[in-house]
Amino acid sequence: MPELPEVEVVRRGLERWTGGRTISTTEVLHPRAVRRHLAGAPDFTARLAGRRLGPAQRRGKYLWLPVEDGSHALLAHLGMSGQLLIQPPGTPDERHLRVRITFADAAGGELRFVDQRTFGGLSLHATAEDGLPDVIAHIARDPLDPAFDEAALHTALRRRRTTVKRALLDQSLISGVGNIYADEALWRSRLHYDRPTATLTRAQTAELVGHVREVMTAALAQGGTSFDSLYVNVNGESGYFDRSLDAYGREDEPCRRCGTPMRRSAWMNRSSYFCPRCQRPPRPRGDGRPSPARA
DNA sequence: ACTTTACCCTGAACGC
DNA sequence: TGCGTTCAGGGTAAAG
Repeated sequence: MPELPEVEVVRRGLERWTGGRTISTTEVLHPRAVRRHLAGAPDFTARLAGRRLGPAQRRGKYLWLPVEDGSHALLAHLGMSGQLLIQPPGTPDERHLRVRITFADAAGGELRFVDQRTFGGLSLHATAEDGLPDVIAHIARDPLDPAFDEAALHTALRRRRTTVKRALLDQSLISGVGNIYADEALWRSRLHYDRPTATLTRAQTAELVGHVREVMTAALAQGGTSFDSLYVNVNGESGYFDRSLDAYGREDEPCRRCGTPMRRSAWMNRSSYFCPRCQRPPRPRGDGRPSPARA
């Protein structure tokens, strides 16, 4: 499932293979793949024809290609199973091909959006002055962004009445984190997923953010090797980083720190993997608010 | 105003 | 063998 590192791998591929190219045609094979483009598929294709693409950008799990002068951008979200592929001319259609974009220089291959579960999609939007597509103005900066504001995150965490894993997955607080890297960062930080964010110290926030950044950087370093020369690849299924995971998917396997069997808990219609010894649950009483002063 | 849940979707893995 | 059920996941609209 593409989280920040996987999306960044795709961004780098797009930067290399689509930067500066001019779109010839766009073909939408499944309407859901452009559902965020409110004016519909015909408008989407018409407005892309003949337009030149700029260097690929990313924030969190979103990526976009500036169009022409940068006043608009072709926005992509991979959802759970989306892939953006550069395919040589004549390559047979993939089973779940949703959108095909061809270029004026056809020899360079075409851009394909392939998405089995159709949770992802493409759309065209106006951009703000900084180039950010308007529809993702609410997405927070991600921890690999030099302008990421850790102090602001800590303030927000202290104010909120929520738990730490929910907060990690909330893209308006910190973007790019999904279920896998959330569990990895929590394990590294020895924090239980149900820990109220209001109880986190500044040092704990700093450690948590540091671990998010570290695990993403490590994954990115390995994801970089998934490229083949003419192929922008999202390795959606396993990826190499699988072997390096310390928490996610390791139910009943020994904690790499203390040897205690790892556990899996049902959590928000998905799973949380954690070490019951290293990551102790919070005391049930706490909602994170300071105790009322006693008379 | 803030927090939580339901929903979208397909295919793999499972149980009977 | 085949059918039905469950699960996986991100983001957002809607509900609480």
